[in-house]
Amino acid sequence: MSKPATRPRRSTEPDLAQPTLEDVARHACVSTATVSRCLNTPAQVSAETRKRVLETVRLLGYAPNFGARALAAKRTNTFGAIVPTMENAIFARGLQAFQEALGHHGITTLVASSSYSPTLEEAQIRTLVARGADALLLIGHDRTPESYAFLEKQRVPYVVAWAYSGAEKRLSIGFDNRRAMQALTQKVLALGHRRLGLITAERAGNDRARARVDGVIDAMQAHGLQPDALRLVETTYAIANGAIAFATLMQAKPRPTVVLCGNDVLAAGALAEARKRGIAVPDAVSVTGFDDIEIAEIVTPSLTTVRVPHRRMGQGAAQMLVALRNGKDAGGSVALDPTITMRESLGPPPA
Amino acid sequence: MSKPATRPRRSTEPDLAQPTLEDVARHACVSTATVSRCLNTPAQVSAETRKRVLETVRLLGYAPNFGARALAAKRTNTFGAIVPTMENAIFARGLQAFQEALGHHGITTLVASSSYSPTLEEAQIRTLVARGADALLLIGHDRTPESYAFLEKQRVPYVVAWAYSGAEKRLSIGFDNRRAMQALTQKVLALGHRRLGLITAERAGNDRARARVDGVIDAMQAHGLQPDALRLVETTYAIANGAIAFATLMQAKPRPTVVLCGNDVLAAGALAEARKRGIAVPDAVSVTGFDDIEIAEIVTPSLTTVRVPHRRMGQGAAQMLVALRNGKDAGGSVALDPTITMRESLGPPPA
DNA sequence: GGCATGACCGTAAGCGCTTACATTTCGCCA
DNA sequence: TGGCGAAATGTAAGCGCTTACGGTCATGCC
Repeated sequence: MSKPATRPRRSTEPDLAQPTLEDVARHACVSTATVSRCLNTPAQVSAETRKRVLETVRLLGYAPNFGARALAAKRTNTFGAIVPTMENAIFARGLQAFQEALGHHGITTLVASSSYSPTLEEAQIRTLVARGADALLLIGHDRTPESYAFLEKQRVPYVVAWAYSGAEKRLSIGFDNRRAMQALTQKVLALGHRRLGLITAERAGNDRARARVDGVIDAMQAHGLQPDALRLVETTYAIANGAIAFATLMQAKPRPTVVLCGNDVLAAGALAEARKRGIAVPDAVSVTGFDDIEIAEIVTPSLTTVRVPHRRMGQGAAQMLVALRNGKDAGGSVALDPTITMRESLGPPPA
Repeated sequence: MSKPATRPRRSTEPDLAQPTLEDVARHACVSTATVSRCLNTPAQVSAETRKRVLETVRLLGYAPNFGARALAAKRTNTFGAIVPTMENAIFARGLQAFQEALGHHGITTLVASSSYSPTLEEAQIRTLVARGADALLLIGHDRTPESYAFLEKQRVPYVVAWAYSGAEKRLSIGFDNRRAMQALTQKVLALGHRRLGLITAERAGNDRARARVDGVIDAMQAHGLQPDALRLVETTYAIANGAIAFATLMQAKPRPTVVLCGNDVLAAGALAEARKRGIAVPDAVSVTGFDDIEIAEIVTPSLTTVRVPHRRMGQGAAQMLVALRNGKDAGGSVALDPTITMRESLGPPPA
């Protein structure tokens, strides 16, 4: 009577059902504990047993049930990453590096995208945490207070990437968007440009976009330029919108001699529009981008832009999160240096 | 003795720990079953009790544990998608549509990428299934026999997208890559081209790439052209490789008058190389792509390519999988029609 | 030869949830 | 008023895994 009659829940065709740890154990004539150890801490099992068990695993096509594993181990070996968009290459390279780095630690990456919406991002954070993400990679500092509160309460380690600012005390890895854009603007001004156009991505909920605009203004001030020397158009992320914004700027009078863009995608749209309108770049007007994604090199003319250390951010973030997850010290925020890639789209202003 | 002393595993700070179903039950003075019912089948609970329970849920900030839920319910409401790459936009739009469609059904999408490797893909399939994916979206027909065997054995519903072939009996939604490329080649031949270059992605493990090459050959045969009129270069997926391959083709003598590319990424590389070498496109040599991703429109000259119904494939695949998961009929494979987008990069051969 | 020492392995308790089945409650009709 | 079926709720058995704890040997040392 010590073992009550069990209700058979199992499929009636045991042969076709997913094999379980127990099946493997039975076939290999060991206990479930040993099988589990073979899979998780192989060093604790003798070579002979291990071989036999792994053989059986392969034979039965056994795959551990994730839910059960997470439930028992209270750890999923899954990290989450929430990026604003996956529609273009901006975060692709960094994410790739992140995933690769985590892969070396046996960690799976779950990717979600927030469509640049803090509200949506908050929902994604909750979803990923409920799904057991051990740690999270987030982009930029801007998000709802509830998001941060939730993360703290749940004690989920996270790191902010693609942005670095000495002012924020939370862990981050990235570069100073403001300084980077300031440096680029400086080069532009040094070439003699005095009337600037700026196409920025939406700034609400996007600290990187804001910082880049601020960088432009910083540089202008340093050069003693008045704010009205800058024409600013804010639009959402898409090639087509870059084109529209460029058209708008070209109607201003006097016309800007250079159009700075908050990212390469908008810049690509601007270049396409320039070509459509027969405006020579950079002879009639210069254009610059930001990010240095692949298209920067293949558009005509090729794009002068800010090269961002995508891969190093991804790898670095992975390292930091692994350390945190293991209860170790992540070593503090990291500031990386972006550089400016000079190509054809930037030249001196027309005479 | 019926109940042995329990080992306390629980956190020593109950206040900070995640609340469990049991906590909610205790606070609301009901059984765990009732709480569970409130969350999953509210109709089975009296309005009064339901209100009290949901109140408690909010109060405690309870969030169900995904692993436990999956384990007990044997269903995760999670579908998986494995695409060859996320590095560029090729699958982005389709994936986006897939995710959106599933979202309407309360289903989360897990995305993984196989880097065009069947072996890696097999591992990804196992991972996703182990993670409880209720159904899978796969790209193309080519994969290891073990992958298919595994899927059948585990009885995981799946659908193959981005490819359709009457010959395969497995469920798929997509278009006929071979016929599409044949149609494009026909246009090329109709313009008078007789010496063709073809840059293809690696064909091993990639039925779409093979089908596209076959399509070119079909069209050539229909025109009575000998096979040696085609120069073929196979390379891996990357802009830079497209450039190298183009350079190779340009050294052939006699030189091809048109370079067909297996996809837009390779074509973008080819165009960049042409520009670098001062080869006018399409005056000196024509170039075509395949996929019609965003860059096709912004490169110079803009790219003549095959427009693929990305979004409809994503949505259709989602619908089919939901039906299958619910034990309903998915309605059979779907063949969609790609169309040819004529732009600037294709013209008649030089005189 | 006796005994401490590891290396290896088995036993079994839970992880937090769903759900089959048992039990209670309640409305309603004869 | 008694009885009966439906509705509401409780009870408790697992889901498949990890891991603390304890047992069993062969080994090495005095």
